[in-house]
Amino acid sequence: MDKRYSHSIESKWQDFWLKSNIYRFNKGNIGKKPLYVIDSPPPFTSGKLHMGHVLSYSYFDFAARYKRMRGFEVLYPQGWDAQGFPTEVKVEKKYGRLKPDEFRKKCVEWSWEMIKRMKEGMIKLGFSPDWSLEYITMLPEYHKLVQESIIEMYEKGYIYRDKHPVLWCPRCKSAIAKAETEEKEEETELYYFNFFVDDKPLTIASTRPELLHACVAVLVHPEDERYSEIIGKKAKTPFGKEVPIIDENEVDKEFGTGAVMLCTYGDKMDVVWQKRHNLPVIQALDERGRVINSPFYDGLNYKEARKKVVEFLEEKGLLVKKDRIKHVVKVHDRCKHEVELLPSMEWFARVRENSDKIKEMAKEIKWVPEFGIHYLIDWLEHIDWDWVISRDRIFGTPIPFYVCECGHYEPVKKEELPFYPEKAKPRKCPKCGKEMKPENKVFDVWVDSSITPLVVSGWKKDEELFKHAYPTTLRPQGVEIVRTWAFYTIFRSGVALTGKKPWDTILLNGNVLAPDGRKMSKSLGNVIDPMELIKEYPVDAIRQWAAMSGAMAKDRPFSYEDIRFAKQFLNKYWNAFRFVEKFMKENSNEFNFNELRTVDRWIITRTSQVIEEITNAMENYDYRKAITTFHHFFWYELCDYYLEYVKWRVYSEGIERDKAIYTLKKVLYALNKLFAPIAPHITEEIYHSIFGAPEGKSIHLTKWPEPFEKDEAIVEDLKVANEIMRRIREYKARNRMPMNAEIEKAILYTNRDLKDVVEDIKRTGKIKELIVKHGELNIEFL
RNA sequence: GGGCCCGUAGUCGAGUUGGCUAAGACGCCACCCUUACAAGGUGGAGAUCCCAGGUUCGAAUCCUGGCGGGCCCACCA
Repeated sequence: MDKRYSHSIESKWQDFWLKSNIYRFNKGNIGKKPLYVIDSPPPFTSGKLHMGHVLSYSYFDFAARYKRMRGFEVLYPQGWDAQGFPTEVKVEKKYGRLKPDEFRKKCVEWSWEMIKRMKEGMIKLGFSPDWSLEYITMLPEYHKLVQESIIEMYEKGYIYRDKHPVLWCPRCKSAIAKAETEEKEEETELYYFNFFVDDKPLTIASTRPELLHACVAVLVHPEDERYSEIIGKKAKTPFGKEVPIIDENEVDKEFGTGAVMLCTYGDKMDVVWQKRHNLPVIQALDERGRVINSPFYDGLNYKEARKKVVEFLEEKGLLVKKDRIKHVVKVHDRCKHEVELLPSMEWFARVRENSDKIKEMAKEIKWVPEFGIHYLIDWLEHIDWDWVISRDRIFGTPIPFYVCECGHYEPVKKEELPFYPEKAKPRKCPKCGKEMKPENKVFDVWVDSSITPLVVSGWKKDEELFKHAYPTTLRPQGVEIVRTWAFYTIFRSGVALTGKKPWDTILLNGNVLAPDGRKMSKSLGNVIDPMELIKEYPVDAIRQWAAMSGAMAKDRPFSYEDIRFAKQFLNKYWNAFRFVEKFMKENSNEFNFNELRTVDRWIITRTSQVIEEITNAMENYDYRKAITTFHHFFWYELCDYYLEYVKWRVYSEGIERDKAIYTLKKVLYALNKLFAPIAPHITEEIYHSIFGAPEGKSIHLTKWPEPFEKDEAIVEDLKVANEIMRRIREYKARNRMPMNAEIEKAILYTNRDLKDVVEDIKRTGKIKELIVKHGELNIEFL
């Protein structure tokens, strides 16, 4: 063995694993071995792995490696979530504006490069997916599955097309996503003006009087005494239009006058309320932000229109007062123009009316930790409208539909998939006979990623595999995307497409914060790059850090203390094996448990207990427990005591030596396997260099250890013996003696029968004469 | 405003079906090169378990109410 454990050892095994393909999923084992299917997260192809990836991916890599050793056939794919807005931004920055198909080509190119980088990082971190099972959401085969899944959902009645308000930038003349908006606080006027109910004035307050023409209702709180008798009546707007007065719980009684005019659309609450109360929509602005459908101010922008309307109200004597208030407006992040809500034709999936089914299915899944399900249930109970699955983007999966100006729409034939609008065959509308248009929009990226459990288990591709591999076993993911990834997956893969839960278990991890407890962010300059970390710490130390961070869906600061400790542990581990190396290579006799010395039976018993504890922890995804149990046992029992007890024997000759070597082999061989899922490199190295594994064999394909014989009474005896050893060391330390200094004579008092352990104590402590007397535990040095 | 999580040495944290002297790590102090390991060993100092009540023979743990922190969602027309 080398004197030190090094990076070159780790990369040597990474190469070996890749070349020997040991993680390949073997379909031939279906029916022979139980399956363990991981619906592993496809990372967004940003090109950079971050500490969150390291944490989360380490968890299910532990699971994969452990389950393989438990005799499961593990299906562990690696996907890539390649499509989406951030890529478009990067590509546009680099190449400027291009034609859609050229632009898409550049996006694909760029994504391949990012995938390459991330894949290298994953290999360096020792992850063990089957790389032949890679899937990439931007590829035609993946598009086909997404499109097929949506057409199937359409046929089952889950998908529809309708007018829906979207965030719109009037300056860029484009729909934008919520993520592309910024908030800006500004001062504005709050106008108070009168509507009339039965000729009595009703004052309402609004910051946007220019939308008055698109007012479709007045809302008041049901428990507001000021308005209790007018609920259900009609209110007349200053333009003479009659609108209903409706009670609505979410109206704030304290703001303004407590009466809200609902316009389509002033802000997001207008959208919610309009849908909730089934009100008509009057489009107030066109795509350039100019007023339409108004009595006398069409064509003006909102500022000019506002002035006109306020003048009108003043002239009519309807303006009561105005206040200056501060409020927040959304602006487009790139042009800083104020964002409007405009109705637009979009595609929808019916999540609202299926929320109970989604909830029921979520309850069939095991959530680790259990409270994780609250995030989903809470979300389900507050869904305001259906999922808008369409986007006006380019780098996305095309929506496989034809639409006609008469309003009719129908899906592409399944044999024509994957569908791309620029290559679409012409089609006549069966309703009006006109030429239909292929839809140009693309899907929201969550549409892509919400069928991953289907994709990995062979849906529509390999019926035999699918039958066995779905539902999948494990979905690992971050807690912050329960409301998106988990929710959409349960809805699509589960409720809508198969009727079966997508996974048995969902394992949630939290985020990695910076060591200072704040979020890692470029602007704070506290980002830790795993690829930098890897230069300073062995991968097996980084993976121990991940295990120590705990599987809870809880944010946790990154800890240099933990990772340093992990590195030191590897050093301790390495040196312990260097100590036993020469003995391990000797042929030794076999012994029965009862023939062994007490200390041998003790360490075997303790190892058995540790095997049970760690197995149990691994089963429950409690990696923190598994790793800390291992650390403590290995360092503070095995190294601190057993390896010391055994020295006098291994450096002499005879049967007691053979027993020690037999025990060391048995115990260390098992322990090295226990450590293998978390520290795959060092354990592989030791498996080969110490235990003489055959060429081409891997520890990761060996059997997980079973507990050995146990004699639990001995554990108590050794607690006494270890305490005596501790006191001997203390005595030597206090007297400034080296640990190997000899002691002439000592008297050991104990109530237990320590049998042959007395000899081990005497030899290990280098006491020439040790007298044992009955009495309270103590040792006197003479 | 709603929901969830959390509060234990200087720091990070285990322990929370109520029951030994409240683990362990990092850091700190003192000592020790000892044929695996100074990236080690031995010893030591350091905690009103956020606060206040309650239940109990007994509370870090259970209940109630505060205070403090974090996350997610919503948000003023």
